[in-house]
Amino acid sequence: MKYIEKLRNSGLRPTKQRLQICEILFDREKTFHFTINELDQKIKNKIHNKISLATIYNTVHAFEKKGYLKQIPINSNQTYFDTNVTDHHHFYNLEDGKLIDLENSDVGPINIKKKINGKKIKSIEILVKLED
Amino acid sequence: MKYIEKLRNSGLRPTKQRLQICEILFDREKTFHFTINELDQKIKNKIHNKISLATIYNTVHAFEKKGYLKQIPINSNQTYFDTNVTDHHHFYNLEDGKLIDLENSDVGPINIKKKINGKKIKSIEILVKLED
DNA sequence: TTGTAGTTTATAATGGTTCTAAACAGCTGT
DNA sequence: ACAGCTGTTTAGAACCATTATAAACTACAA
Repeated sequence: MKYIEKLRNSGLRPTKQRLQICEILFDREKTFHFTINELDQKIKNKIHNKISLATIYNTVHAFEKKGYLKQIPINSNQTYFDTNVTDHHHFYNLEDGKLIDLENSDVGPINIKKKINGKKIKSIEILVKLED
Repeated sequence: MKYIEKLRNSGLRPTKQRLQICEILFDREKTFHFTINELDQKIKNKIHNKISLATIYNTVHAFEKKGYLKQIPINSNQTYFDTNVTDHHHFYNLEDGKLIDLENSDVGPINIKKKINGKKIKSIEILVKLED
């Protein structure tokens, strides 16, 4: 299993639940945008044993802390996560609430002219809202 | 009262509560970033009658719908609102959770190269996360 | 003044997320 | 292989921001 080493290297024990969640999250070609609720549904559909909701929360947060997932800054009643942890941006379709990736190369260079004393920029994230 | 006309023109009755909330929100020089909770505290400090929490929610949402407030897209356990409804961006100080305005003129032109069929861009918002 | 539609209010309900504490499972040293 | 430690999973309770409810109230037009 390719995820066993990855988890162990991060100081996370490769439990059955974590490995199953890894497969659902990372065995895919395209970026996966999801809420905990959507992930829970996917898990219910794809695997036969039950994974408790608390474990899903724990795992997603553990993966986020280790840098395998990141939160998408968006106002919604649910928190969105993204398997694409590179620097990139999002289209947000207001009609259906779906997200679409905007790679860094899809956006011209961003020039932040204002500086804040003693602070440095950790990330720059653009949210482009779309309407019909 | 300068807000009476403004409210009436928007189809909102100028009630005592709404006028008091207007003064707290809009009688200031600088942009105000706030959560419902912070607004509730400010109301408790500044006025003597009580305004119910439900009214605060109702009013903020009514003002947002009319375009006098806007939500700031940020992941937090509470929703942030902004009295600056112009097109602009934010610094987000990760250390203390405070927001700082980034005017459009503080950011160079943004070029979104990717297009989505049948969709048009409603807004472009940048969140710049700051660390020490 | 009277009617009505909009508003406020206290309180209950909702729902995503976090906490708890007990059972369980990897892992290391023997 | 076993013991023991510590990390993990789990069901359910708790938490808390937000929304819904429904009754009292109020601005405003007729």
